[in-house]
Order: sequence, then structure tokens, then C-alpha cells
Amino acid sequence: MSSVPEKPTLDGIESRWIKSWDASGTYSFDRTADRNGVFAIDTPPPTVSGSLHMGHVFSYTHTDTVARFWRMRGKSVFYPMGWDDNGLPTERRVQNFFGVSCDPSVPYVAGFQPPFRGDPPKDHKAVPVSRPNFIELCEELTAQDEKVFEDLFRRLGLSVDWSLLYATIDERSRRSSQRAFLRNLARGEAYTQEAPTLWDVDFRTAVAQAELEDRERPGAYHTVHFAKSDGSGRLTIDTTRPELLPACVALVAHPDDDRYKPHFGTTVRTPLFGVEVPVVAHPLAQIDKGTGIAMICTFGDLTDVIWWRELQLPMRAIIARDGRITADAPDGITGDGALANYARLAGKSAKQAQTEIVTMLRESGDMEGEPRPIMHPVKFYEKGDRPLEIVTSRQWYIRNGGRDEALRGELLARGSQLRWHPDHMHHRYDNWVQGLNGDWLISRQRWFGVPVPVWYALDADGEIIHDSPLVPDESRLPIDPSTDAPAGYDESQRGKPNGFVGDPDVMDTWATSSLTPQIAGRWGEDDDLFARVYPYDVRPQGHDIIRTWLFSTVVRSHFEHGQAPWGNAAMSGWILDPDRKKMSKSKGNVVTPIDLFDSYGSDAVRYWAANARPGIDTAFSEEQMKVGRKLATKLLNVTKFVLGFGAADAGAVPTHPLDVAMLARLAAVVDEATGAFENYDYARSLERTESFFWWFCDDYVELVKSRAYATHGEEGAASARAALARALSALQRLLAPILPFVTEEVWSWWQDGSVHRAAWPVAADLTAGTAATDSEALIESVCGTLALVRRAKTEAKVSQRAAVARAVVSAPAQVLGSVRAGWADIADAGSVAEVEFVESAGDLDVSVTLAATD
RNA sequence: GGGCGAUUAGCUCAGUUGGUUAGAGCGCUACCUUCACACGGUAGAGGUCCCGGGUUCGAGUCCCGUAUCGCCCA
Repeated sequence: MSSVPEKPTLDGIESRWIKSWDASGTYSFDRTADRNGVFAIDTPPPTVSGSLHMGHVFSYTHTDTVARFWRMRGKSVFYPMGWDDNGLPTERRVQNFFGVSCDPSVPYVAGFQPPFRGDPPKDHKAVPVSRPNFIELCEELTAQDEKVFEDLFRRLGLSVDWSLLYATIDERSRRSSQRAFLRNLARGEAYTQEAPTLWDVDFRTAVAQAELEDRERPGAYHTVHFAKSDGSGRLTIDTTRPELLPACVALVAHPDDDRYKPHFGTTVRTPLFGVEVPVVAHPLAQIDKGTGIAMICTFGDLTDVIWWRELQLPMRAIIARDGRITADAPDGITGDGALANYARLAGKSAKQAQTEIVTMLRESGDMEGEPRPIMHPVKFYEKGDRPLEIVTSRQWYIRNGGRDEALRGELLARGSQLRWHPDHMHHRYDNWVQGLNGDWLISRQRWFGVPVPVWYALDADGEIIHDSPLVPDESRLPIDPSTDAPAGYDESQRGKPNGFVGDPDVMDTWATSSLTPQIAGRWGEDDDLFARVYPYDVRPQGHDIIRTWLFSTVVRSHFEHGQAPWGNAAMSGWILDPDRKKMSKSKGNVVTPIDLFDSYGSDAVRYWAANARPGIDTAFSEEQMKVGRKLATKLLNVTKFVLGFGAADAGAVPTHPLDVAMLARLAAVVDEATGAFENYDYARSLERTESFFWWFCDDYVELVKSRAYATHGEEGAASARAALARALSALQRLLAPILPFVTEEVWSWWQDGSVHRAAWPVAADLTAGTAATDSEALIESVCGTLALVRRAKTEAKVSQRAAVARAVVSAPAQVLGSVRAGWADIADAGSVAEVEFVESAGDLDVSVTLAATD
């Protein structure tokens, strides 16, 4: 407890209280609390190699307000922070910074020193390093980024317990990730399979369904003739990918399409290549698209994969992993002419091959007319620049209901067990799960990441035995199969016949991020802690990653623990620029969070964020921050003023009707604010509190300040002071989750301990000992009268201090009674000398006669 | 094409079981240097609650349809 400063200021309060909270452990998680006494948050780990922007400030503030609310409600708040340093962005940054590249075939070098630490010359050729060395370099580099992030989050006033920090590539995360994977494998939830896979030819990696996006791209229909094998004519198709003609394995039409019914079961020959392919029927063929009959290739799109699988067609793949046409012609293309035609395509990119084959089809007369340009959706990797191809490769999958109705139903049920904020976001989840068409592909042909923790035995010929991978004991985790040897083998047998080989792939970053509840809660390592936090209370996150992060976390939790990982899922909205566009760096006028903290104060920035309804997109608004700063300043000043009346007796009970009415109104606000916070609606809580607060300052304090100075005796003064003290204490606490710095500052002037550890206000405490009255009617009448007196002065263009010689208040009897009850305060606040009360049937009216001035 | 959300004052948005005269902040106008606060105060102007139907004693709120914008999924 300290005294009230002469001139209260917001300057410097942030650094002062950040230090104090840190020193006092104000936000330390008390791990002796049992699960019911804990509020656990599955905090989103920000990508540290990215930049911090207003979106972070926005959404993390939302979570922090809720964390602070529950802490004041007496919960031990488990609020960890994590850094997401696993994955592609970090991989690129480490490569460019140190001048190295990851190569799992290189042995680990202890104490490795990279050729550069920052800015390798342009002509530098990357030095290959082992995956463990690469991870070490990653940890070195990201430590710098993490410092910047931590400083910003502290400045924002997040009540994180920093001792709970984790990083998604650190040893514990790798261990958790590998352990969870091995358990999925043991239970049959993870499996490996050789299958057609969406493939990004630039990144050279497989891509999961959750990472796809459709983009509208120009294409063109090419009309191509296929001769009937029996010489009875020809069938004409439209295709946007004529270059896949050598990969054609069938023609397909809808089973109900009368035009093609006679042809089902017959065969045709592909132009240029003369391959005999069947004409087949399948309901996915679209009658009204093009000519109604299409060619099936291995593989042009996902429908091809379905047709190929369901109709059991042969494989005739021609797209290699680099996106080019394979050198060797696929099965079925024989004969000099066909092979010569194929040779003209071999080695070309898909685009080049299309140009070439159009030329060839024109020469042969098998194409009709000109290509007809269209716009159509094409599948892209969300980070990629070229359309995805489909190649066949061996990949790891985790089941997610995409191929299993029963599991899908279970996962939908898990989604329904969550309370969604806002609740309509639940539709996104259902929509996504219902639309899954395959299991979750988790292996990535990248180098940096958490390795798939298995090896394969090699047979006597050195061939890989994929069916029975060699797995490590959990006690060895984390392992890297590129540098560690499986049990029963030694390193000298790597790659040798009868020896072993490590799985070369890493897991998708989501395969690790989907375990943040387990990682942060030290699952499998500190089961006592885990039992105190799991399942978590809430997962806060952006609604754009429901299909990835949220869903994958549910999947892992469902398999490992048989329950939903949290009780609540709270979605935050986007930040929009003033033009209602999603804020982006390319706009140029990016405001950095630190500048805003400096200009308005952290509380003011938090105020702007907390004004946004949960899950609603919100315009970036410095105007709102200015308002937040005004609010914080007002709290300083009104606190100073109220405390200036002297401390109220601890046991004093307000007796004056106006004081009692004010407290009754505040008690209702407390109930509303509490209910709103319990429902994750920090914005509603703020709005109710704030609106009361301004009324409190503008009307109530103005009305009672004279009385509080004991101008009318001690009894009225004691009542006012007691009411002011009760209200001020409650208001400071109500605002504490939103404005942690200024509330801590003003709390410290007259209270012991941190406001952030103080009990959340309770309505009954405010009204304790007071008699219930029709408080709202009283307030309406009294404040209405005051407003009319003020209006008279404003209309007369005189100061509010101007004296009123006489006022005549006319109103119905009931209203008049209320006005009389508060008249002494009104008279003081309005400087009214003489009053007459007139009973009337009409609305409240005040006729004011100003005192003569000199 | 399917799903979801939004549409209220010049701007940004509240409006939770349908209920007096639809609110707030900013901005605007006028006035007040007031002894907590000029990072202030007092008051004022400003709205066919997208449009069209319907239910109801009563609709910004519920139902149906339309339009525009946005997002998710194909």
C-alpha cells in the first residue's frame, strides 16, 4: 500500500508493474491445485520466425482477459506460452542465416560451427548438415526471435506463467510427438501406405487435405477424338489436361447417360498412343459438363483417384516428383510411333507438354477446333505457387474419419462436446469433418522437423521391408533415425543388406502442434501435472485453423485419451484495416504494436482489443485506443479524488437512498459482467462495466461529493464514503482483466497485494447491509433532474458552476418523492439555492432561474 | 454449387428469452479554463434498424423470401 501521488500518471507504469509481477510471481501456476481448482489454457504457440502483428495483440489479449478473470475467481491458472519453431518458415530462415542445408544422410557433428552467422554471401553454397545439427542451429537462431516475442507479450501485460514455456521443436516436444505417434502406430491409428498423393512439385513434398486450397485459374477445354477399337466410329471428350493423354486409362460417362449407354463395356484407342482403354460408367461423371464423357488419367485430379480406385483401373503414371513427364513411357504404350510421340513429351513440364501435345493432336487431326478458355478451380498447396500434381508414393497417415464412417461419427461427437465461442463456429468443424475424403497424411519429404521415429530392416538384397517398421522403446525418445540406430543393430549396418535404414521423412508440423495440450502439460513425463490440467478449459485460436490445428488436436486427444482435449473452443476474429480489408503487410502503413504501446499505453491497446465481440472481425482503430487511454486516465483521477475523502470505516454501511441505489445498480453490473466472462464474453463485461463507470464518474460522484465532504453532517458523509469505497474497489477489480496496469496502479494506492490476485467482486458484498429500494426509479428521477438543471445552464451559455437562485421541479408524485430524497445532493451539484416542488401529471420538468451575476 | 455470418446515426459498433420514446463511443455543433480529471466537463443535432412479405396486441429482435458484403467448404 502506498499513498496517492500528487499528479497521477500512466507514464512508466508498465515497466514498473511488469517487474513487480515477475518478482512476486503474481501469475505463477499453483500446481498443488486439483483439476477443479485449475483453469487451463491451451495457448496458441506463435510462429517465432514470423513477425508480431496486431493480430497477435488482438487475440492474445482476449485470452488474457479471461485468464485474469478466472485467476480472480480463485482458480490456479495454467497459462503457458509456446514457440512454434517447427516447420518450413524456420527451415528457410536457418538455411539463409547460417548458410547450411539439412541433409539427414550426413552424420551428426558434435560442436558443429556453421560457416556463417548471418548474411552468407550470395555465391555461398550451402553446407549440408545432419538433422540434429540443423535443429541445434534452429534453437540457437530462434532464441533471438523468442526474446522479441516474450518482451512484447510482457509489455502487452499477458499474465502468462513463463516458467511453463515450451517450443515445438525442443526435445520435450519431439519426445511427446514421437511417443504419441508410436502409440498411434501400435494401436493401428497410424499406418503407412503407397497411394496416390497430392504433391507440390516445388516443395517436393506430399500435402495433406487440410493444407489445400482451391484457386480459380484459367484453363481450356480441348476437344479430342478417341477412335472406337472396333472401327465403328469415335467418341469425343473435352479435357483441360490433354498432356495427360498418355496416362489415360479409361473413358467415363454417367451410368444414366443415354448417349453413352451403348458404349459401356466397349473400348477405344487413345489418339497418338494407340492404347486400348475401356469405356466405363460412374455416377461422378457429369452429364452436363463438356460432352458428358471424360478421360480418366493417372492422375489429373482427385476424381481420377476415386475412379481409378473404385473401378480398379490400371496405373499409367507419367508425372514425376519434379512435375515433369517421366522419361520412360508407362505400361501400354508400345510401338515405334507411340513411343516416338511419347518421347516428344518426356522431360517437359506439364505446361510445356500441353503445348507440345496440342501441336501433335493438330498434326494428327485428333483435336477439334481451338482450345476454349475457361476459369476453373485448381488445387494448390496453401503455401505453393504451382498447381498440385498427384504422384504415387509411400506415406504415413493417421486415421481421421476420412475413410471410416464410425470414426468420423466419433469425431463429430467430440466437436459437439465442445462449447464453441461463438457457437456458430461449430458448423465449420462439422462441415470440415463431414467433407473429409481421406486420412490425415502426416509425413513430409522435408528435412527439418520431428523425424518419423522408425527404421526399416533391409533384406539380403538390400530391399526395404516396409511392412514391419522397427520402432524404438519410448525410453529412448526423442530419436532421429538418420543418426540413431535401432535396437539390435549398430551404425555400421545402416544401408547394408540385412541391415537397416531410417525413415527419411519428418512429420507435418500439425502432427506436433496437435499435441500442445500434452506437450505443455508434460504428458507422460509428469503425469501428476497432466492430471491437474487435462482436459483443458479452453483452446483459444483463429477460426481459420479449425480444420488444421483444432481438428488435429481433437483427433490426437480422442485416440490417446478418449475425450475432447478442452471444454471450450474460443475463436478470435480478424483485424481489418479501415477499408474493411484483412490487414496485410503489403499495404505499407503497418503499425507495429510497440509504437502503439508507446503512444497510448498497453492498457489502451488492450481496451481496443477487448472491445471486439468474440469471434467478430474488427477494424483496426487508434480512435478506440485513445478512448482506452481516456478510460485509464479517468480511473487514475477518480481514484485519487475518492481516496481524497479519507478512508471509509471498514464496517460502515451506506444508508443514504442514493448511495444504496448506486450500489444496487453496480451489483447488477457485477452480475452481468461475471456472467459474460463465464461465457468468454470479455467485450460484454467491459461494455457493462465501462458504461456504469462513466455514469458513476459523471453523475454519482458529482452528486455526492459535496456530501462526502461532510457539508451536511457526518452521517451522510459516512454513507457516501462507504458507498464510494465499495464501488471504487469493485470497479477497479472489474476493470483489472482489461486494464491490468492502471488497475494495479490505483489498487496499490489503498490496498495490499495485487489486484490480479484479489477476489472478483460479488454483488452481495456491494449491497450488504443495505435495504432494498426501487433504486432505478430513484436514480432516473435524481439524475434526470440534475440533467435538466445542467441543460438550463448550457442553454443559457453559462458555466455549470453558475448559481441557480430558484428551481421549480414539477413531476408526478412518485417521481417527486424520489427527487426530494436526493434533493440535497442535486442542490449541491447544481448550486441551487431555493426549490419548489409541484405535483403534475406530465413528465419531469425543472424550471430554472439563474442567480443574477455581476 | 453447399454451409455460415453480417447488414442499426457520417464512422466503428451494442442492443441475450419480442415490450414504453432504438443506445454508446468517435466525429460534428454550441457552451464551460470547474477547487480529481482540458488525456476534462455540460448539452445538442443526427436513424424508413438493407429491401419485401408473414406471425403477433406489439418485431431491430421470430419465420419466409430478395439484395449486397464477407468467410468456410466443394
